[in-house]
Amino acid sequence: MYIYDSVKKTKLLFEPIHANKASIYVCGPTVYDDAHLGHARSSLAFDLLSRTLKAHGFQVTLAKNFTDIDDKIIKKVEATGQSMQEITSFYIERYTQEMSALGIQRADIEPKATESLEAIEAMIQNLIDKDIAYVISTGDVYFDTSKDNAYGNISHRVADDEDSQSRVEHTSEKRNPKDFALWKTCKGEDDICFDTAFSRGRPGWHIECSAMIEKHFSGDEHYSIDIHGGGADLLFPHHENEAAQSRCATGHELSKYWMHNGFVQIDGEKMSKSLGNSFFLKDALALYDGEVLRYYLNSVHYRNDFNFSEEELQLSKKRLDKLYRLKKRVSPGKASIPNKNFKKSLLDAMGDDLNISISLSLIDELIASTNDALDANPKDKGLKKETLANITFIDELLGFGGKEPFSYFQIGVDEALKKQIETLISERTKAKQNKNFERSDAIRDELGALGISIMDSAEGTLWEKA
RNA sequence: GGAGCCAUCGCCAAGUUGGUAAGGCCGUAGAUUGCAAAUCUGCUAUUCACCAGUUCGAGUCUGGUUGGCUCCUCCA
Repeated sequence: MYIYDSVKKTKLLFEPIHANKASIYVCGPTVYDDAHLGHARSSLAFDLLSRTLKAHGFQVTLAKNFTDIDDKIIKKVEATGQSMQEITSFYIERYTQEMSALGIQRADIEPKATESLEAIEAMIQNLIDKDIAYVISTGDVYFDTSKDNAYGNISHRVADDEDSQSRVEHTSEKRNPKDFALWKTCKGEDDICFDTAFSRGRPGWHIECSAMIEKHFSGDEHYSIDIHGGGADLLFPHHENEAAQSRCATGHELSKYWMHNGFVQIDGEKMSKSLGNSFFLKDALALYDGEVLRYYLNSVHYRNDFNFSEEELQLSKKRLDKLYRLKKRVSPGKASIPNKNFKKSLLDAMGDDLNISISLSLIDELIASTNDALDANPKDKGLKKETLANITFIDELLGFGGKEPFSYFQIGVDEALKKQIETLISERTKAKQNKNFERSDAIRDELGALGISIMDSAEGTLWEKA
């Protein structure tokens, strides 16, 4: 299993801290608004990673956090009058549902900042005790970047004189321009505040992840976890700062490998809330099936930027349809075991830094060759069972193809329409038997007007929703 | 201004250690079909933004040019 390490900038053999185990921590969302396609892509990328590692025999522990303490959440509290709890639990719930619609397996650990305050305080106190962090007159706590001689190793950003931590409010009390806040003091009564030894306030963004990782993973004397993941935009400053805090607090590196996913773009520009070009997942899921969206968003290698277009999404659907048509051909039945060569090829492809393109082409080839064999010998039971097993394996590894194939083609068709379709088809069959082709073609047109396409097969007339 | 990523057929998109360009969509010819659809088969980049270099040999390495994107502010 090879993965690309975005800090070392090279593909590396995955050699975990503990044999046959893989600990992964992915930066999750700040829960103050709906998730967009970018969040989906990140989740999807690491879902694929987790599935692939499992398929390669690793025992995976995946953690994905929810940042539920943040300035933006506080702003929303002020704007809506709802409590922080109400807001965060609402968006956590929605996020979870949407990710589940995309076939994303839930993380084994889903830590929240609000549930990790003790760990956060302990880590900050640890850094203060070592004089790596310092408290200023307001009660804010800063991380002294000059105390960490490895600072910059993650993002490879050369030290500069500019204040690169502007997320932190400017203060003359900072020791170095690059120092960043670990803890922010409450400003008003309404702020979300927690008591600590150093001041009443709330944690900074970066420290949350570091503390949660220490809380949930033990690692070894060199690293806390195997893989740390997130969007490419988190490399700096977020991951740089996380790494620095953890390094100074624990005496070892935070993560053995770092992986970053590329962006979803709209018209060639990064999708982001500040640009106002977000395509929210809830809207996308209202228009498209979650499985199709999954296939589409995963069809480009996770490290590349992904330019979203609806036409391309339709093409993905066509490709997925072919898999389900084959599944229809071999259903119903009992799965045997997957074809050895196919399984190995697919594992090899995914084991090469999640080469999804090769994987999808292997599946297309499997579909073509199986259809071909089935054309020659439609009653090949052994092949049918093996094909079913192959598709089950695809579903396990890549997360699509798991639906019942007939219902897949009937998404959005209600019982009444279904009945109507079946009536029309049986009428058409009779017309065809009587060689009344004018009538049968008219019925086909009628079905087409309903958005239904039909195909005559040896097993009778099958239909699909377009 | 500083740092980095990317540029492959009409469209999407693979291509680690340099060795002579996967796959999908579209198009097209055929098999099959009452006709379609579905399915299968054949064809479809002497060429990888451009220029120069290293090499027996480069999409793959080096330097430069052009174009696009990202980070340096919240961001997946």
